[in-house]
Amino acid sequence: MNIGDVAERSGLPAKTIRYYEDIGFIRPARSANGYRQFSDRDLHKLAFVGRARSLGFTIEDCRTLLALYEDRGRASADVKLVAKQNLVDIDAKIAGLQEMRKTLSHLVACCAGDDRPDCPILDSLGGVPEA
Amino acid sequence: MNIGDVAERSGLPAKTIRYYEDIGFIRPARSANGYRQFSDRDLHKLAFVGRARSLGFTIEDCRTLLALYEDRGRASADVKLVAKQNLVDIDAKIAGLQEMRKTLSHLVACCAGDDRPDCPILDSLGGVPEA
DNA sequence: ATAAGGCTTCCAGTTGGTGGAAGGTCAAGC
DNA sequence: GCTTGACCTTCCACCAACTGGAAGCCTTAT
Repeated sequence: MNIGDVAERSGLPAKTIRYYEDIGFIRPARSANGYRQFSDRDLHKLAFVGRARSLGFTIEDCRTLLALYEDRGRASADVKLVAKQNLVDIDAKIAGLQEMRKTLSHLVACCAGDDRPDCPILDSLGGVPEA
Repeated sequence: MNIGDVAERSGLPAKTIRYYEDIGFIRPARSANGYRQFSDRDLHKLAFVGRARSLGFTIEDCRTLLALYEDRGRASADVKLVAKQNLVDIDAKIAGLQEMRKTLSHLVACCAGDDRPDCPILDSLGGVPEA
């Protein structure tokens, strides 16, 4: 498979696939003309990383998960630990965003949104500078 | 005020304040020794940006908001628009994270988390590679 | 033969800063 | 008067995780 095929099948841009090779996730063979030749295994691994990334795992998480994925004798507990930590991180991000949302929606609701210069949003952000 | 005072009072690291000068948010005067001299107005603006950033506004949003903040004749509608767009973005981020959370917590719940190599998390991410 | 498209490498830029080196300045203590 | 330490300066490099673009092969179709 050439990079274009793999890109289409994995859903990852070709640029990203080259990047994933750069950082060592895959090591595709090369054909005589210098083109990368991807195996099914490469495709699998790329799709794996794509899904893991979309679930919020970092690249370093993916590296860990890939190693566990490749190690047929790994303990599921190791994987679960990585996943659980990710869950904690996600919860923290959601909580932070909800906090932001609350403050901001309050400000938006208070703002008349007309032609007048009075704006509770800016007042709240800056305090009134010298009246 | 020197940068250290402003850093303490605004809650922003000195490095970040220099960066905000770089990108044109402030233009502090310099004293004879080359040290930045910050006015109260600079402090205000920096605190403003700090609060806006913590509410999820991007640097470019902050630039817009600062311009509106400095324009005594601006319409509150302009500000409200920026804020509302930000709210939409925040909602999208929350929804995405909740989707992730759902998938991931399901996987974590399914995983035995013991010494055995069977792991629904990895299976789901990769599909079983050659049985 | 040529044009379109796919592939290659490499370099630079993105966002929003952060870390560190090398060096000037200032105030206090001995 | 000198040293020590804290504070300030600039500049350059780096973080994640790509993305864009230039310059130049390779392949395929007309």
